[in-house]
Amino acid sequence: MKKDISTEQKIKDAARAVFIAKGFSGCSIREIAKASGMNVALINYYFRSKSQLFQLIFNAVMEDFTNTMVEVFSCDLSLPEKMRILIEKEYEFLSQHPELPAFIIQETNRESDISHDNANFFEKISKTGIFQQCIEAQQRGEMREIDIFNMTLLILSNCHYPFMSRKMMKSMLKLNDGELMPTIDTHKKHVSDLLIAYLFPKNSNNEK
Amino acid sequence: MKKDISTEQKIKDAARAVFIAKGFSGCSIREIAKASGMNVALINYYFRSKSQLFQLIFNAVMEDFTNTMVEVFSCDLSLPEKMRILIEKEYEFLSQHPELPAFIIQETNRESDISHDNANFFEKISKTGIFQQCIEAQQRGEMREIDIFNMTLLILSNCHYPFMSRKMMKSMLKLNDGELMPTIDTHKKHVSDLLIAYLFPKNSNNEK
DNA sequence: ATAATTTTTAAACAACTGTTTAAAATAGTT
DNA sequence: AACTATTTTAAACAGTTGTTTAAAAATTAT
Repeated sequence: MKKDISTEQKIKDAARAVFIAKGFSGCSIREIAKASGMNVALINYYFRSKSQLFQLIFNAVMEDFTNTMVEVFSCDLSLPEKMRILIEKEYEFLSQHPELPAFIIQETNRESDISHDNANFFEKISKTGIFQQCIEAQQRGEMREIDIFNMTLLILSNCHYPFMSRKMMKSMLKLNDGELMPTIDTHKKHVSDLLIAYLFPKNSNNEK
Repeated sequence: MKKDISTEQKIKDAARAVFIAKGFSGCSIREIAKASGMNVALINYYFRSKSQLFQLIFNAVMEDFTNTMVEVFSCDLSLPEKMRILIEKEYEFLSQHPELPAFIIQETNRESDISHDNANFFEKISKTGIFQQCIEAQQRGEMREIDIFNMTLLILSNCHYPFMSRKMMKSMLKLNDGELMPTIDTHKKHVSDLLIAYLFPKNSNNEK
C-alpha cells in the first residue's frame, strides 16, 4: 500500500474550494479534476462518485462550523461572556470563510438522497452543557425565558446572514468593497449588544 | 398578432416555481417545459434563452420582495410602529413564500453575467422617506445612532434567516414539522421585541 | 529481476445540456 | 377562398455531464 496521500488530498482540497464556490449542481467533476491537476477518473477511483465526494466535503464543513461553537461553549465563563465571545469567534471565523453559511443553507435545501447528519450538531453542542447552563440562568431570573431553538436561531441569523448576503447587500445598496468591509465589523458590535441586552436584560455589563 | 397569453404565462409560472425550488444551475429547460406542459423549443421561442427567462423571473421576485417593504414604509406611522408592522408583514409574506430568501441569496452569489439591478431596491425604499424619518428620529434622540446599512442588515437577518434555515435547523436540532411551525411564530415576537428595544431604547411601548 | 498490486491515464459510454432548424399546425387578413 | 403571419412541434445540433473500461505506468513485495 502506498502511503503518499497527496493525490487524494489534492482532490479533496480542490473539491472543497469548488463545491463551496459553485455548489454541487453548479460544478462538474471535470472542473474539480482540473482544479486539482488530476484526472477525471481519479476522482471516481478515490471517491466512487461526485455525490460521495460531496458528502465527504459537506460533513467536514459542518464539523468545522460546529467546532467553533463547541470551543466557546466549553470555556468556563458566564453566559453573557460566552455570548460575546461566541459572536466574536463566529465573525472571526466567517470573515475568513464568508461563503460557508450560504453553502450550508443552499445544500441543505437541495433535494438529494444524501443524509445530512450535520456532524451530530445537537449532541456535540449539548455535551458542552450550554443548554443546561441556560436553563439554570433562566431559573435564577438572569436570562430571558426563551426556547433553545429560538435562541439558536437568533444567534445564527445575526452571525450568518451578514456574510451570506454580502453580494446582495452590495448590489441593493450600491456599495463598493471599500464601503462594505468596515461596516461588517460595526455590525458585529451591534449584534453583540443587541443579543446580550435582549437575552440578559438585568446584566449591567450590557453595552460596555 | 394573437392575444392568447396563456402559453407564455404558463411557461413563466412553471419557470418561477422550478427556478425557486431548484435554482438556475439545478434545473434544465426540459424540466421547465414539462412542468408547464409545453415544448422545449417554445421556451426559446418566447424567451430566447434559459438565462433571459431566469433574469425575468428573478427580477419579478425581487420586485415582490421590495414591494412588501415599500408598502409598510409608505404608511403614516411612527418608526417603532413601522418596524413592528414590517416584521409582521415580512413573516406573513415569507410564511407563504419560504423559499424566496434562500433563492435570492443563492442566485445573487452565483457567478453569472446577468445584471442584478435588484429592482432598484435602494431607490424605491429611499422614495418612501423611511431613511429621512430615521435620521430625524436619531437627531431627536428617539432612535439609536446606527447606519442605515446596519439597520437594514439587522432587519433582513432576523426576517430572512429563519425561513432559509428551516431544513438546516430541522436536521440540526432533530425537529419534525409539527415542532417547527409554532416556533416560527414565537420567533417573530422575539425579533419584534428585540429590534424595537434595540433601535428605540427610550420607547416605553417596548415589549408591549 | 520477476511478479503482484496499486495508481494513473486516455478513451469511450450513454444520457443530458441549451439551442437551432425547418416543417407542420393554427390563426388572422384580404 | 387563398395568402400571410404567428404559434407549435419533432428532430437534430454540438457540447457537456457522471461514470466506466481497459491498458499503461508506477510502486511494492517476493
